[in-house]
Amino acid sequence: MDEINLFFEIAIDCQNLFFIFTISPMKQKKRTTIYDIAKKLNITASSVSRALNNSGHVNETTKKLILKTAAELNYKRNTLASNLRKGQTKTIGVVVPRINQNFFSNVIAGIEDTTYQKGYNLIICQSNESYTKEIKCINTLINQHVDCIVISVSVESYDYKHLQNVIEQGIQLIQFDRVVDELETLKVINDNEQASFEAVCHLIEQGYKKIALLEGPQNLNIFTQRKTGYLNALKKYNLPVRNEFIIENAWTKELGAEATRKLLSLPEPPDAIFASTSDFSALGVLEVASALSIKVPSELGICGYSNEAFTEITSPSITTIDQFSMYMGKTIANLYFQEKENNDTIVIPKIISIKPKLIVRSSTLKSLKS
Amino acid sequence: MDEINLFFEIAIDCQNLFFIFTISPMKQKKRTTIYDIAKKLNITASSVSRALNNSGHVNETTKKLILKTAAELNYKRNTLASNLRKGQTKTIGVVVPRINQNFFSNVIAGIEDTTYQKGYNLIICQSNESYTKEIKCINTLINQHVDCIVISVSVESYDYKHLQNVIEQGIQLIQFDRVVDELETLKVINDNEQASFEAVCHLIEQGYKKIALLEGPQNLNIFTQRKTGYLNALKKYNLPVRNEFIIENAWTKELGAEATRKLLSLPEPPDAIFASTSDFSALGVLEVASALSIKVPSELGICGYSNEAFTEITSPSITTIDQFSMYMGKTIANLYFQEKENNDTIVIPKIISIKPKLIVRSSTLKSLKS
DNA sequence: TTGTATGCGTTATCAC
DNA sequence: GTGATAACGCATACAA
Repeated sequence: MDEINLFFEIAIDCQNLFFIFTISPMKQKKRTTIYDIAKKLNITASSVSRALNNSGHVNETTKKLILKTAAELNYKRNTLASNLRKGQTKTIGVVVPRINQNFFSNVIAGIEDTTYQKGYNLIICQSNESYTKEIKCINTLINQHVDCIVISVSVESYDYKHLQNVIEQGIQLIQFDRVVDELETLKVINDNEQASFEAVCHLIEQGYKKIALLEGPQNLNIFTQRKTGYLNALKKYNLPVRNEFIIENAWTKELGAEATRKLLSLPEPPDAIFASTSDFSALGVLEVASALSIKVPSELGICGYSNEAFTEITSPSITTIDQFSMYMGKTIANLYFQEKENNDTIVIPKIISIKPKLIVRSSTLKSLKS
Repeated sequence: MDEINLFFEIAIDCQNLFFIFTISPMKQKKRTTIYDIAKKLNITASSVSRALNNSGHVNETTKKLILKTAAELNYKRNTLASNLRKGQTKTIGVVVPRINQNFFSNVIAGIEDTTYQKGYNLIICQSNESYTKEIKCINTLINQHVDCIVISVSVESYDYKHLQNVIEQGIQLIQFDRVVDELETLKVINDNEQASFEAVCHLIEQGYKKIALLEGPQNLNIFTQRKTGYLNALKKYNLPVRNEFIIENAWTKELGAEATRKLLSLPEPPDAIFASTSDFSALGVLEVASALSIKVPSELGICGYSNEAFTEITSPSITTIDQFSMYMGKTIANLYFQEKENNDTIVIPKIISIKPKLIVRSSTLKSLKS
């Protein structure tokens, strides 16, 4: 009965790695199927299937017997076959630029949390901000016959035939955060424009008058929206728009730092910088300011975007915008199930816009210092 | 041909949420199969299959014709059926305590990166540190017939029948980071003991003499290993082990802070704290020290674990240990493929231990200050 | 209540 | 080179 598991170890220490080699026998098993159970009990597979699924009628005693022997034989349902038969996979595909970015991993965690409760699985893909990889991800998900695809498009994506394709294949498509406006799909987004507007108003109300904007790639609508919010706020307070204060493509820490150096060396430098792209670029701003001994917030106000954990612990702490990422994930999942259940009724929510929240911290509290 | 897509929007603004309701028609599509292609070309499905898979012989011209019409009909292979037939899913299941913890999301990103290149998919589950959920995750992955399960066990898990089950079902099991030693599986781990040892030696060499340890749940071997490393270092330098300096279960920021308050109120408080559990608890230490105006590193040395991004930007920056999490993920994936290819040969690597790296930063550089 | 028959879409093994 | 056929494991409509 018991397999003898001989093994023998060789240790090799080589720089950073430490291997232990082991000789071990390979094993291959045949899984038990409903037929195996049926054969053992001298009944047919259909009865076993019914018993295991609680569907149709089946004698209570035989049912108990079936469940018992199923446990004994360590039966595990082959979801593949089941799904093929039923034409649904109870699987949701998720495509994000990067799994290990806080915002996205939080959204995924949120999705997983609610979908799990409904017995759904998640297939995760990362586009790595690449258009071609995004297409491949979408295609594998279609091939996998997922019931729904959730996506936040990559920065590179300029064409959306692959997303159109998803819809054509009858797969529910839900976009979030970075959405393609033209595409008629379910969407869960942040009200970027409003959040951005409020952030800049806050800066102005704190007494900052020359506010610079670090903007992200404008082909992503979230960044154009944030820019609009910025412009609207300036307009509201009758402040001039200075083109030299608007820096394109400053959406990493390094680019944020670079932009800051450029801004601060202007004849008339800004007195506040709104890093509308991310907290990382805000961090770049802060580091440059520190290096140049420019006092934050008294000489320079800084506002980021996303409420990354670290914004709370920098000195000074960074004012930023919380996107409720985890909640966003749950919302996406709920939207899917809601849509699924209501697909015979008529009224369904199509776009859910979550209003982000401005988190005011030290880096913009100029008024307290004066 | 074109469907008419009537829709009508109602907007409701309610506190944080902004809904737009839309009336839209539901759509259901029948996907094209190889039979559809075959029928259209007056050939059989088997030829189509051969053409699409480049397997067996098929006339070059008909092959081209097949590929062309497949594209025209927007054919997508049904991976479910294919997998069922072939008995392999090219899918890897990953179970981690939390997706949105930096270490884990990095490992996953690493896994995804390499598996993707081989055409594999990832099904992600989070155990939320719960034993029962972990079991459920494992079961769904088994049901899904994944080819491999990668897991870092939850803190709650006290029994490992479910993992044993994975092996019995003939599924490759790879443990990483938090591994169950008793289980004979592939493992990718960090050399926690060594890293911890080096960290504490570094503290001692910097002149700290009374070093406290914040330890994690000792049922997880990673934490016992880190404790052992700590003890070994003390031993090496003939420093006494003081029980009041060893605080159990201080593995969050809050618990780290609490432990620190306790430690610093001792009649003879420590002059350094090694937060062996995580950088978060180290952050708790730092915050309490700041609040109490205790100078870091001159009066108190602090060392964390994991090299979270924020450790670089606290003031002072925090000395910590890098676990090469992304690399770890790639290693896991490579290990799987290696094992898969070599399953007929005999010698295979069984445990890969990655040596973490001590990252020395300001929070422990006492010697520079004196 | 149970058994029979069929199909989900694909691939592999035969013949031809 | 191509076609017929069976099988992967399960679920269900229908008959008994």
